[in-house]
Amino acid sequence: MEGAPVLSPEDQMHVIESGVAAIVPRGAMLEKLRLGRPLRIKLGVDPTAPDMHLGHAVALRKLRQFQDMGHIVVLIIGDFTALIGDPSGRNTTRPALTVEEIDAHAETYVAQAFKILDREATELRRNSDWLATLDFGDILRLTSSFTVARVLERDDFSRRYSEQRSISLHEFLYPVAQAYDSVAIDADVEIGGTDQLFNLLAGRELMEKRGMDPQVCLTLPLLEGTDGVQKMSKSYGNYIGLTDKPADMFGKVMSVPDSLIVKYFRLCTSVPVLEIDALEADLCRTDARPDLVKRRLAREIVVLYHGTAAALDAEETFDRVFKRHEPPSDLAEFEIERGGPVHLPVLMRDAGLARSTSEARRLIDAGAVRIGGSQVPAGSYDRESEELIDTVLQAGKRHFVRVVAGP
RNA sequence: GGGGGUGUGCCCGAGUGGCUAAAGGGGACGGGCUGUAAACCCGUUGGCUAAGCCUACCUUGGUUCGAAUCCAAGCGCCCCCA
Repeated sequence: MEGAPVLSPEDQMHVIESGVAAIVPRGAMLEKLRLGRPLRIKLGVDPTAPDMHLGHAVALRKLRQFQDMGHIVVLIIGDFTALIGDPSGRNTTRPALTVEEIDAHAETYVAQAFKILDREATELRRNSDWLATLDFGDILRLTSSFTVARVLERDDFSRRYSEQRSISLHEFLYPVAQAYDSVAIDADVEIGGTDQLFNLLAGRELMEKRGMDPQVCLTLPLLEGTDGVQKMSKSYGNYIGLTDKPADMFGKVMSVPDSLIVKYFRLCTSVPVLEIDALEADLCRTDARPDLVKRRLAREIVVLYHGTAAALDAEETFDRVFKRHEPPSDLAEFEIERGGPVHLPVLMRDAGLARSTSEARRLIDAGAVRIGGSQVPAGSYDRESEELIDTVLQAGKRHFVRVVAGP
Protein backbone atom coordinates (compact mmCIF):
# COMPACT_ATOMS: atom_id res chain seq x y z
CA MET A 1 0.00 0.00 0.00
CA GLU A 2 2.12 2.86 -1.28
CA GLY A 3 1.24 6.33 -0.10
CA ALA A 4 -1.34 5.13 2.38
CA PRO A 5 -2.80 8.04 4.30
CA VAL A 6 -1.42 8.40 7.78
CA LEU A 7 -4.08 7.44 10.27
CA SER A 8 -4.40 9.02 13.68
CA PRO A 9 -3.32 6.84 16.60
CA GLU A 10 -6.96 6.35 17.55
CA ASP A 11 -7.91 5.26 14.03
CA GLN A 12 -4.94 2.92 13.92
CA MET A 13 -6.06 1.48 17.23
CA HIS A 14 -9.45 0.73 15.74
CA VAL A 15 -7.87 -1.22 12.89
CA ILE A 16 -5.52 -3.04 15.21
CA GLU A 17 -8.30 -4.11 17.53
CA SER A 18 -10.37 -5.65 14.77
CA GLY A 19 -10.57 -9.38 15.36
CA VAL A 20 -8.04 -9.58 18.17
CA ALA A 21 -8.54 -11.57 21.35
CA ALA A 22 -6.66 -9.23 23.68
CA ILE A 23 -4.17 -6.39 23.78
CA VAL A 24 -2.20 -6.32 27.00
CA PRO A 25 -2.06 -3.66 28.20
CA ARG A 26 -4.38 -1.80 25.89
CA GLY A 27 -3.33 1.65 27.07
CA ALA A 28 0.30 0.98 26.25
CA MET A 29 -0.62 0.16 22.68
CA LEU A 30 -2.17 3.54 22.22
CA GLU A 31 0.82 5.27 23.80
CA LYS A 32 3.18 3.48 21.44
CA LEU A 33 1.12 4.59 18.47
CA ARG A 34 1.24 8.15 19.69
CA LEU A 35 5.03 8.10 19.46
CA GLY A 36 4.51 8.62 15.77
CA ARG A 37 7.42 6.42 14.68
CA PRO A 38 7.26 3.07 12.90
CA LEU A 39 6.75 0.38 15.54
CA ARG A 40 8.58 -2.93 15.47
CA ILE A 41 6.02 -5.73 15.41
CA LYS A 42 7.36 -9.16 16.28
CA LEU A 43 6.12 -12.57 15.30
CA GLY A 44 8.09 -15.68 16.13
CA VAL A 45 7.32 -18.85 14.24
CA ASP A 46 8.36 -22.38 14.87
CA PRO A 47 9.39 -23.97 11.61
CA THR A 48 7.26 -27.05 12.15
CA ALA A 49 4.34 -27.13 9.72
CA PRO A 50 5.16 -26.47 6.08
CA ASP A 51 1.57 -26.65 4.76
CA MET A 52 -0.15 -23.41 5.60
CA HIS A 53 -3.85 -22.71 5.80
CA LEU A 54 -6.01 -19.68 6.58
CA GLY A 55 -5.58 -20.28 10.31
CA HIS A 56 -1.82 -19.86 10.03
CA ALA A 57 -2.35 -16.74 7.96
CA VAL A 58 -4.32 -14.93 10.66
CA ALA A 59 -1.25 -13.59 12.46
CA LEU A 60 0.36 -12.68 9.16
CA ARG A 61 -2.71 -10.70 8.10
CA LYS A 62 -2.60 -8.77 11.35
CA LEU A 63 1.06 -8.01 10.70
CA ARG A 64 0.18 -6.83 7.23
CA GLN A 65 -2.32 -4.38 8.71
CA PHE A 66 0.48 -2.93 10.80
CA GLN A 67 2.69 -2.67 7.74
CA ASP A 68 -0.03 -0.88 5.80
CA MET A 69 -0.05 1.72 8.53
CA GLY A 70 3.68 2.23 8.22
CA HIS A 71 5.06 -0.14 10.83
CA ILE A 72 7.87 -2.66 10.55
CA VAL A 73 7.43 -6.40 10.92
CA VAL A 74 10.17 -8.49 12.44
CA LEU A 75 9.57 -12.10 11.49
CA ILE A 76 11.66 -14.44 13.57
CA ILE A 77 12.25 -17.97 12.44
CA GLY A 78 12.67 -19.92 15.63
CA ASP A 79 15.40 -22.13 14.28
CA PHE A 80 17.11 -22.27 17.65
CA THR A 81 14.00 -22.61 19.79
CA ALA A 82 12.79 -25.39 17.51
CA LEU A 83 15.53 -27.39 19.11
CA ILE A 84 13.60 -27.10 22.34
CA GLY A 85 10.07 -27.56 21.02
CA ASP A 86 7.36 -25.20 22.22
CA PRO A 87 5.40 -26.85 25.02
CA SER A 88 2.42 -24.49 24.55
CA GLY A 89 -0.87 -26.31 24.42
CA ARG A 90 0.81 -29.65 24.60
CA ASN A 91 0.47 -32.39 27.11
CA THR A 92 3.74 -33.94 26.30
CA THR A 93 7.22 -33.01 25.36
CA ARG A 94 7.41 -32.04 21.73
CA PRO A 95 10.05 -33.85 19.72
CA ALA A 96 12.94 -31.70 18.64
CA LEU A 97 13.59 -31.24 14.95
CA THR A 98 16.74 -31.84 13.01
CA VAL A 99 18.61 -28.96 11.46
CA GLU A 100 17.73 -30.14 7.95
CA GLU A 101 14.02 -30.26 8.75
CA ILE A 102 14.15 -26.81 10.25
CA ASP A 103 15.84 -25.31 7.20
CA ALA A 104 13.41 -26.91 4.79
CA HIS A 105 10.37 -25.84 6.79
CA ALA A 106 11.68 -22.33 7.25
CA GLU A 107 12.16 -21.92 3.53
CA THR A 108 8.62 -22.97 2.60
CA TYR A 109 7.21 -20.95 5.46
CA VAL A 110 8.90 -17.76 4.37
CA ALA A 111 7.86 -18.25 0.77
CA GLN A 112 4.23 -18.54 1.81
CA ALA A 113 4.45 -15.74 4.36
CA PHE A 114 5.53 -13.26 1.70
CA LYS A 115 2.31 -13.89 -0.15
CA ILE A 116 0.80 -11.86 2.65
CA LEU A 117 3.53 -9.68 4.08
CA ASP A 118 5.13 -6.69 2.42
CA ARG A 119 8.71 -7.76 1.87
CA GLU A 120 9.95 -4.17 1.93
CA ALA A 121 8.67 -3.61 5.45
CA THR A 122 9.81 -6.95 6.85
CA GLU A 123 12.93 -7.82 8.75
CA LEU A 124 13.59 -11.53 8.55
CA ARG A 125 15.67 -12.95 11.40
CA ARG A 126 16.67 -16.30 12.82
CA ASN A 127 16.90 -16.52 16.56
CA SER A 128 20.00 -18.70 16.46
CA ASP A 129 21.78 -15.44 15.57
CA TRP A 130 21.63 -14.31 19.16
CA LEU A 131 20.58 -17.39 21.12
CA ALA A 132 23.37 -19.66 19.92
CA THR A 133 26.04 -17.26 21.12
CA LEU A 134 24.89 -17.04 24.73
CA ASP A 135 27.24 -18.70 27.16
CA PHE A 136 26.25 -20.45 30.36
CA GLY A 137 26.80 -17.32 32.41
CA ASP A 138 24.47 -15.34 30.16
CA ILE A 139 21.85 -18.03 30.52
CA LEU A 140 22.12 -18.02 34.29
CA ARG A 141 21.64 -14.25 34.40
CA LEU A 142 18.72 -14.56 32.03
CA THR A 143 16.95 -17.29 33.93
CA SER A 144 17.38 -15.45 37.23
CA SER A 145 14.75 -13.04 35.94
CA PHE A 146 12.13 -15.74 36.15
CA THR A 147 10.83 -17.88 38.98
CA VAL A 148 9.75 -21.48 38.92
CA ALA A 149 6.41 -20.59 40.47
CA ARG A 150 5.78 -18.13 37.69
CA VAL A 151 6.51 -20.61 34.95
CA LEU A 152 4.47 -23.28 36.69
CA GLU A 153 1.43 -21.01 36.55
CA ARG A 154 1.11 -21.77 32.91
CA ASP A 155 -1.88 -24.00 32.22
CA ASP A 156 -0.01 -26.59 30.27
CA PHE A 157 2.86 -26.85 32.72
CA SER A 158 0.66 -26.88 35.80
CA ARG A 159 -1.55 -29.54 34.29
CA ARG A 160 1.36 -31.70 33.36
CA TYR A 161 2.93 -31.16 36.75
CA SER A 162 -0.19 -32.08 38.72
CA GLU A 163 -0.80 -35.05 36.47
CA GLN A 164 2.75 -36.10 37.16
CA ARG A 165 3.71 -36.13 33.54
CA SER A 166 7.25 -35.32 32.76
CA ILE A 167 8.42 -31.80 32.09
CA SER A 168 11.96 -31.58 30.88
CA LEU A 169 13.99 -28.82 32.42
CA HIS A 170 14.86 -27.37 29.03
CA GLU A 171 11.17 -26.79 28.30
CA PHE A 172 11.17 -24.23 31.06
CA LEU A 173 13.63 -22.32 28.96
CA TYR A 174 11.33 -21.94 26.00
CA PRO A 175 9.52 -18.86 27.32
CA VAL A 176 12.87 -17.48 28.44
CA ALA A 177 14.33 -17.87 24.97
CA GLN A 178 11.28 -16.34 23.34
CA ALA A 179 11.40 -13.46 25.79
CA TYR A 180 15.04 -12.88 24.97
CA ASP A 181 14.10 -12.67 21.28
CA SER A 182 12.04 -9.61 22.14
CA VAL A 183 15.01 -8.03 23.87
CA ALA A 184 17.32 -8.86 20.98
CA ILE A 185 15.17 -7.21 18.36
CA ASP A 186 13.75 -4.49 20.61
CA ALA A 187 10.11 -5.30 19.93
CA ASP A 188 7.34 -2.78 20.44
CA VAL A 189 4.58 -5.31 19.96
CA GLU A 190 4.56 -9.09 19.84
CA ILE A 191 1.64 -10.98 18.44
CA GLY A 192 0.62 -14.60 18.79
CA GLY A 193 -2.31 -16.93 19.42
CA THR A 194 -4.23 -16.83 22.69
CA ASP A 195 -2.22 -19.84 23.86
CA GLN A 196 0.91 -17.72 23.52
CA LEU A 197 -0.08 -15.09 26.07
CA PHE A 198 2.26 -16.42 28.73
CA ASN A 199 5.26 -16.40 26.42
CA LEU A 200 4.41 -12.92 25.19
CA LEU A 201 4.13 -11.62 28.72
CA ALA A 202 7.46 -13.19 29.60
CA GLY A 203 9.01 -11.03 26.90
CA ARG A 204 7.31 -7.97 28.29
CA GLU A 205 8.60 -8.68 31.78
CA LEU A 206 12.14 -9.32 30.67
CA MET A 207 12.28 -6.10 28.70
CA GLU A 208 10.97 -4.20 31.69
CA LYS A 209 13.64 -5.72 33.94
CA ARG A 210 16.26 -4.60 31.50
CA GLY A 211 15.01 -1.04 31.55
CA MET A 212 13.57 -1.20 28.05
CA ASP A 213 10.19 0.08 26.97
CA PRO A 214 8.30 -3.22 27.33
CA GLN A 215 6.48 -4.74 24.39
CA VAL A 216 2.73 -4.79 24.09
CA CYS A 217 1.24 -8.26 23.82
CA LEU A 218 -1.42 -8.84 21.22
CA THR A 219 -3.24 -12.14 21.02
CA LEU A 220 -5.41 -13.45 18.20
CA PRO A 221 -8.23 -15.94 18.54
CA LEU A 222 -8.10 -19.38 17.03
CA LEU A 223 -9.87 -19.61 13.71
CA GLU A 224 -12.52 -22.31 13.44
CA GLY A 225 -12.41 -24.48 10.34
CA THR A 226 -15.12 -25.11 7.77
CA ASP A 227 -17.07 -27.19 10.27
CA GLY A 228 -17.41 -24.10 12.43
CA VAL A 229 -16.54 -26.00 15.58
CA GLN A 230 -12.99 -27.25 15.75
CA LYS A 231 -10.03 -25.01 15.21
CA MET A 232 -8.79 -25.07 11.66
CA SER A 233 -6.32 -27.89 11.34
CA LYS A 234 -5.14 -30.31 8.77
CA SER A 235 -5.78 -33.23 11.04
CA TYR A 236 -9.46 -32.32 11.44
CA GLY A 237 -9.84 -32.03 7.67
CA ASN A 238 -11.61 -28.70 8.08
CA TYR A 239 -8.93 -26.44 6.69
CA ILE A 240 -8.73 -24.08 3.74
CA GLY A 241 -5.20 -24.29 2.38
CA LEU A 242 -3.43 -21.25 1.02
CA THR A 243 -2.55 -23.25 -2.05
CA ASP A 244 -6.00 -24.78 -2.54
CA LYS A 245 -7.31 -24.40 -6.07
CA PRO A 246 -9.43 -21.24 -6.52
CA ALA A 247 -12.67 -23.16 -7.03
CA ASP A 248 -12.04 -25.35 -3.98
CA MET A 249 -11.15 -22.35 -1.89
CA PHE A 250 -14.29 -20.52 -2.95
CA GLY A 251 -16.47 -23.54 -2.24
CA LYS A 252 -14.91 -24.22 1.13
CA VAL A 253 -15.47 -20.64 2.24
CA MET A 254 -19.10 -20.87 1.14
CA SER A 255 -19.56 -23.91 3.37
CA VAL A 256 -18.42 -22.06 6.49
CA PRO A 257 -21.31 -21.46 8.93
CA ASP A 258 -22.92 -18.02 8.77
CA SER A 259 -22.00 -17.28 12.35
CA LEU A 260 -18.35 -17.06 11.34
CA ILE A 261 -18.68 -14.69 8.40
CA VAL A 262 -17.61 -11.57 10.26
CA LYS A 263 -14.78 -13.32 12.06
CA TYR A 264 -13.47 -14.58 8.74
CA PHE A 265 -13.70 -11.09 7.27
CA ARG A 266 -11.71 -9.68 10.15
CA LEU A 267 -9.09 -12.38 10.33
CA CYS A 268 -8.71 -13.54 6.74
CA THR A 269 -9.28 -10.61 4.38
CA SER A 270 -7.81 -7.21 3.75
CA VAL A 271 -11.19 -5.51 3.59
CA PRO A 272 -10.97 -2.20 5.47
CA VAL A 273 -12.08 -2.47 9.06
CA LEU A 274 -14.70 0.27 8.75
CA GLU A 275 -16.27 -1.61 5.87
CA ILE A 276 -16.37 -4.81 7.91
CA ASP A 277 -18.01 -2.91 10.75
CA ALA A 278 -20.70 -1.84 8.29
CA LEU A 279 -21.12 -5.38 6.98
CA GLU A 280 -21.52 -6.63 10.50
CA ALA A 281 -24.26 -4.09 11.16
CA ASP A 282 -26.02 -5.11 7.95
CA LEU A 283 -25.98 -8.75 8.94
CA CYS A 284 -27.88 -7.96 12.11
CA ARG A 285 -30.83 -6.55 10.21
CA THR A 286 -33.84 -8.75 9.62
CA ASP A 287 -33.65 -8.49 5.84
CA ALA A 288 -29.99 -9.45 5.85
CA ARG A 289 -28.63 -11.60 3.03
CA PRO A 290 -25.88 -13.66 4.62
CA ASP A 291 -25.49 -15.68 1.45
CA LEU A 292 -24.49 -12.58 -0.52
CA VAL A 293 -22.13 -11.40 2.20
CA LYS A 294 -20.51 -14.81 2.32
CA ARG A 295 -20.11 -14.73 -1.42
CA ARG A 296 -18.18 -11.52 -1.09
CA LEU A 297 -16.09 -13.13 1.64
CA ALA A 298 -15.24 -16.04 -0.61
CA ARG A 299 -14.35 -13.68 -3.43
CA GLU A 300 -12.11 -11.56 -1.19
CA ILE A 301 -10.21 -14.54 0.08
CA VAL A 302 -9.66 -16.09 -3.33
CA VAL A 303 -8.52 -12.74 -4.74
CA LEU A 304 -5.94 -12.55 -2.00
CA TYR A 305 -4.26 -15.82 -2.90
CA HIS A 306 -5.04 -16.27 -6.58
CA GLY A 307 -5.88 -12.85 -8.00
CA THR A 308 -9.02 -11.29 -9.40
CA ALA A 309 -9.29 -13.30 -12.59
CA ALA A 310 -9.09 -16.61 -10.79
CA ALA A 311 -11.65 -15.44 -8.25
CA LEU A 312 -14.18 -14.52 -10.93
CA ASP A 313 -13.56 -17.88 -12.50
CA ALA A 314 -14.02 -19.67 -9.21
CA GLU A 315 -17.32 -17.93 -8.60
CA GLU A 316 -18.51 -18.81 -12.09
CA THR A 317 -17.60 -22.45 -11.52
CA PHE A 318 -19.38 -22.39 -8.20
CA ASP A 319 -22.58 -21.15 -9.82
CA ARG A 320 -22.34 -23.68 -12.60
CA VAL A 321 -21.87 -26.62 -10.30
CA PHE A 322 -24.01 -25.73 -7.33
CA LYS A 323 -26.69 -23.45 -8.69
CA ARG A 324 -27.23 -24.74 -12.19
CA HIS A 325 -25.99 -28.26 -11.44
CA GLU A 326 -23.78 -28.38 -14.49
CA PRO A 327 -20.30 -29.83 -14.67
CA PRO A 328 -17.39 -27.42 -14.25
CA SER A 329 -15.54 -26.23 -17.36
CA ASP A 330 -12.13 -27.58 -16.41
CA LEU A 331 -13.07 -31.23 -16.12
CA ALA A 332 -10.57 -33.91 -15.36
CA GLU A 333 -10.47 -36.54 -18.09
CA PHE A 334 -10.30 -40.28 -17.66
CA GLU A 335 -9.37 -42.62 -20.47
CA ILE A 336 -11.01 -45.95 -21.10
CA GLU A 337 -10.55 -48.46 -23.87
CA ARG A 338 -12.93 -48.26 -26.77
CA GLY A 339 -15.11 -51.33 -27.18
CA GLY A 340 -16.10 -53.90 -24.60
CA PRO A 341 -17.93 -53.87 -21.29
CA VAL A 342 -17.19 -51.48 -18.46
CA HIS A 343 -17.76 -52.23 -14.80
CA LEU A 344 -18.84 -48.94 -13.27
CA PRO A 345 -17.54 -49.50 -9.69
CA VAL A 346 -14.06 -50.22 -10.99
CA LEU A 347 -14.15 -47.25 -13.35
CA MET A 348 -15.24 -44.97 -10.55
CA ARG A 349 -12.55 -46.20 -8.23
CA ASP A 350 -9.85 -45.82 -10.87
CA ALA A 351 -11.10 -42.39 -11.86
CA GLY A 352 -10.95 -41.21 -8.25
CA LEU A 353 -14.71 -40.80 -7.81
CA ALA A 354 -14.80 -43.41 -5.07
CA ARG A 355 -12.27 -44.84 -2.69
CA SER A 356 -13.21 -48.44 -3.29
CA THR A 357 -15.50 -50.42 -5.54
CA SER A 358 -17.71 -51.02 -2.52
CA GLU A 359 -18.09 -47.32 -1.98
CA ALA A 360 -18.81 -46.84 -5.67
CA ARG A 361 -21.62 -49.39 -5.45
CA ARG A 362 -23.03 -47.65 -2.46
CA LEU A 363 -23.01 -44.34 -4.32
CA ILE A 364 -24.78 -45.92 -7.27
CA ASP A 365 -27.38 -47.53 -5.02
CA ALA A 366 -27.93 -44.20 -3.29
CA GLY A 367 -28.73 -42.56 -6.60
CA ALA A 368 -25.69 -40.31 -6.43
CA VAL A 369 -24.17 -41.28 -9.75
CA ARG A 370 -25.04 -39.76 -13.12
CA ILE A 371 -23.87 -40.47 -16.63
CA GLY A 372 -24.30 -37.49 -18.92
CA GLY A 373 -26.76 -36.06 -16.44
CA SER A 374 -29.05 -39.05 -16.12
CA GLN A 375 -29.14 -41.02 -12.92
CA VAL A 376 -27.74 -44.54 -12.80
CA PRO A 377 -30.38 -46.82 -11.29
CA ALA A 378 -29.58 -48.79 -8.15
CA GLY A 379 -28.00 -52.15 -8.85
CA SER A 380 -27.00 -51.21 -12.37
CA TYR A 381 -23.25 -51.67 -12.43
CA ASP A 382 -22.34 -52.50 -16.02
CA ARG A 383 -22.20 -50.50 -19.21
CA GLU A 384 -20.77 -50.71 -22.70
CA SER A 385 -17.80 -48.44 -23.22
CA GLU A 386 -19.59 -46.70 -26.10
CA GLU A 387 -22.27 -45.50 -23.72
CA LEU A 388 -19.65 -43.77 -21.59
CA ILE A 389 -17.13 -42.29 -23.98
CA ASP A 390 -17.47 -38.53 -24.27
CA THR A 391 -19.94 -38.30 -21.44
CA VAL A 392 -19.52 -36.73 -18.02
CA LEU A 393 -19.56 -39.15 -15.12
CA GLN A 394 -20.68 -37.57 -11.86
CA ALA A 395 -20.59 -38.88 -8.29
CA GLY A 396 -22.36 -36.73 -5.73
CA LYS A 397 -22.66 -33.02 -6.24
CA ARG A 398 -19.11 -32.09 -6.72
CA HIS A 399 -17.13 -34.88 -8.31
CA PHE A 400 -17.00 -35.00 -12.08
CA VAL A 401 -14.89 -36.77 -14.67
CA ARG A 402 -15.10 -36.66 -18.43
CA VAL A 403 -14.73 -40.13 -19.89
CA VAL A 404 -12.72 -40.23 -23.11
CA ALA A 405 -11.47 -42.95 -25.44
CA GLY A 406 -7.97 -44.11 -24.60
CA PRO A 407 -5.23 -45.07 -27.01
C1' G B 1 8.47 -53.78 43.94
C1' G B 2 3.02 -55.35 45.23
C1' G B 3 -2.41 -55.22 43.93
C1' G B 4 -6.44 -54.11 40.52
C1' G B 5 -8.40 -52.69 35.88
C1' U B 6 -8.58 -52.17 30.62
C1' G B 7 -7.48 -52.77 25.06
C1' U B 8 -13.80 -53.65 19.96
C1' G B 9 -14.83 -50.59 13.36
C1' C B 10 -12.66 -43.15 11.84
C1' C B 11 -13.92 -41.86 17.35
C1' C B 12 -16.85 -43.04 21.77
C1' G B 13 -19.13 -47.37 23.31
C1' A B 14 -22.43 -52.20 23.87
C1' G B 15 -21.51 -57.22 23.37
C1' U B 16 -19.01 -62.77 28.00
C1' G B 17 -19.29 -69.40 23.14
C1' G B 18 -22.96 -70.04 17.58
C1' C B 19 -28.82 -65.95 15.50
C1' U B 20 -22.16 -60.87 14.95
C1' A B 21 -19.33 -57.52 9.36
C1' A B 22 -20.45 -56.84 15.36
C1' A B 23 -26.27 -52.74 19.15
C1' G B 24 -26.29 -47.40 20.13
C1' G B 25 -24.20 -42.56 19.57
C1' G B 26 -20.76 -39.07 17.23
C1' G B 27 -18.38 -38.03 12.79
C1' A B 28 -18.18 -38.72 7.67
C1' C B 29 -20.48 -39.61 3.02
C1' G B 30 -24.95 -39.76 -0.15
C1' G B 31 -30.23 -38.11 -1.03
C1' G B 32 -34.31 -34.32 0.13
C1' C B 33 -35.12 -29.10 1.64
C1' U B 34 -31.74 -24.71 0.94
C1' G B 35 -27.91 -20.09 0.21
C1' U B 36 -22.48 -26.30 -0.74
C1' A B 37 -25.15 -21.85 6.15
C1' A B 38 -28.06 -23.56 10.26
C1' A B 39 -32.16 -26.68 11.55
C1' C B 40 -34.84 -30.87 9.95
C1' C B 41 -36.11 -35.72 7.28
C1' C B 42 -34.23 -40.28 4.78
C1' G B 43 -30.23 -43.66 3.51
C1' U B 44 -25.14 -45.55 3.73
C1' U B 45 -20.76 -46.31 6.59
C1' G B 46 -14.45 -53.39 5.97
C1' G B 47 -12.80 -55.25 1.07
C1' C B 48 -13.71 -57.90 -3.51
C1' U B 49 -16.67 -57.68 -11.18
C1' A B 50 -20.30 -59.34 -5.27
C1' A B 51 -27.57 -63.45 -4.26
C1' G B 52 -21.11 -65.46 -3.25
C1' C B 53 -16.22 -65.02 -1.28
C1' C B 54 -12.24 -62.88 1.79
C1' U B 55 -10.32 -60.17 5.95
C1' A B 56 -11.72 -58.15 10.83
C1' C B 57 -12.79 -57.09 17.89
C1' C B 58 -4.14 -55.31 20.71
C1' U B 59 -0.36 -59.68 19.38
C1' U B 60 0.90 -64.83 19.42
C1' G B 61 -0.38 -69.58 20.69
C1' G B 62 -4.19 -72.89 22.82
C1' U B 63 -9.32 -75.11 24.23
C1' U B 64 -13.77 -76.05 21.09
C1' C B 65 -17.58 -78.78 15.67
C1' G B 66 -17.64 -73.31 16.43
C1' A B 67 -14.15 -67.69 19.86
C1' A B 68 -14.65 -60.50 19.92
C1' U B 69 -16.43 -63.72 23.77
C1' C B 70 -12.91 -69.22 27.47
C1' C B 71 -7.32 -70.30 28.70
C1' A B 72 -1.84 -68.94 28.46
C1' A B 73 2.01 -65.74 27.37
C1' G B 74 3.38 -61.07 25.50
C1' C B 75 2.65 -55.80 24.39
C1' G B 76 0.11 -50.96 25.38
C1' C B 77 -2.71 -47.84 28.55
C1' C B 78 -5.07 -46.57 33.37
C1' C B 79 -5.74 -46.72 38.79
C1' C B 80 -4.28 -47.91 43.92
C1' C B 81 -0.37 -49.20 47.52
C1' A B 82 5.24 -48.92 48.37
